[in-house]
Amino acid sequence: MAGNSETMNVEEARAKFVQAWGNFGSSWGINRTMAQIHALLLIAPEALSADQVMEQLNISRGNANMNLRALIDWGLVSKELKLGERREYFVAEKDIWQVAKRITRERKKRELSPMQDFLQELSTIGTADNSDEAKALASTVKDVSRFANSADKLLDRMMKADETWFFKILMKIIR
Amino acid sequence: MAGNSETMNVEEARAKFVQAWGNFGSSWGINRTMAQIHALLLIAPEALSADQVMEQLNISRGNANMNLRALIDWGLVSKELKLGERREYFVAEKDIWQVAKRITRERKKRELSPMQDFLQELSTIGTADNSDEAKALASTVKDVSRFANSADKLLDRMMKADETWFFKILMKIIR
DNA sequence: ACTAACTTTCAAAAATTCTTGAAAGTTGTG
DNA sequence: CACAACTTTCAAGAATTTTTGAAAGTTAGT
Repeated sequence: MAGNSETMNVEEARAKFVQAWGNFGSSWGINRTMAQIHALLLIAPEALSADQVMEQLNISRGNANMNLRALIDWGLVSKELKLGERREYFVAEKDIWQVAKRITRERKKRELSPMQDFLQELSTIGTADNSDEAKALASTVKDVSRFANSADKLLDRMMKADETWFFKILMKIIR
Repeated sequence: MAGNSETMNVEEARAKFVQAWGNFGSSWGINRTMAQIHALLLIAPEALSADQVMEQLNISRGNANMNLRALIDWGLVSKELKLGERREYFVAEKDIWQVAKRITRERKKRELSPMQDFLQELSTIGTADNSDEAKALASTVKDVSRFANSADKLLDRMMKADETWFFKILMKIIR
């Protein structure tokens, strides 16, 4: 009851965080609800049940289940069983560096790899054709390939590293 | 007429490239048509008019116009005027490193900055509250902030650099 | 084997995003 | 100014994505 009218109260702040994370997620190709559930679990001091998630976000059971599943798939959330209870509880990975690595791993797998495979396939384009079209295509494919391969390597390295390494590199780069 | 049946022919390859770039874009929050137009211009040996884009992608005038405009906004495409012609032609920035930098700049502006501002605002949360909820929130906000600020610095540095610098750093990091 | 307590699925509905095309706006030229 | 040649806008329709909720499926306990 001791809400402070000058600074934000905690409930308000929590709601805003969930909301903002949802928007952020959706501009990154992650659906809004999935991101909101993730946010909710990130700031939850305790594991939450599906029903608590449904209630707090005002979403249906099916929706909650589906998105919790997706979060588990991404490795961002895990199930937690409380002894003597049938119900499943969910916790989010709280280490932001781990979160970043897991998101990177998934997106790399889903987006970068298919692109690389595809560029590889395209590079087998017949060398018989000497048209400007063929040349422009070959050149673009080569450039994009080179770039994608570099990004791939960089990300792999990053995912093997720990946070300390990351900050060290960052410092070097930033000078 | 000299199509080679064993390797892909150029028209086929071009169409596939456009298609793939469209899919790739849409998993990155860029609409499919915008990405397809971008692909089409990337592999075009010459500037294309809006009508050529419409025809090649089979899209309406309004759609072509709107997405060309968006690409110009992002700095990925520019108008080219041919002397003595009324019609506008469009060319894509062909340097992939420039393309990457411009996409980074736009997304940083549209997504990362608002998030940073928001986290900043949230960090002013009342210190009066000592609940677990408040502590968990504050801790998450702090971690995410720190991470976002690092990413921000890294991206800024990258955008000021040139491709040579990028590859040098990459080599160092990858060992 | 049966039941109660949950979880998962999925077809239909809702919400959101994208596309169309015709009308309105702009601009260079005679 | 009037016209022709383009470009831009935008409301309505189409397509896609997300959400719902009820039914089906699962599992632990008795």
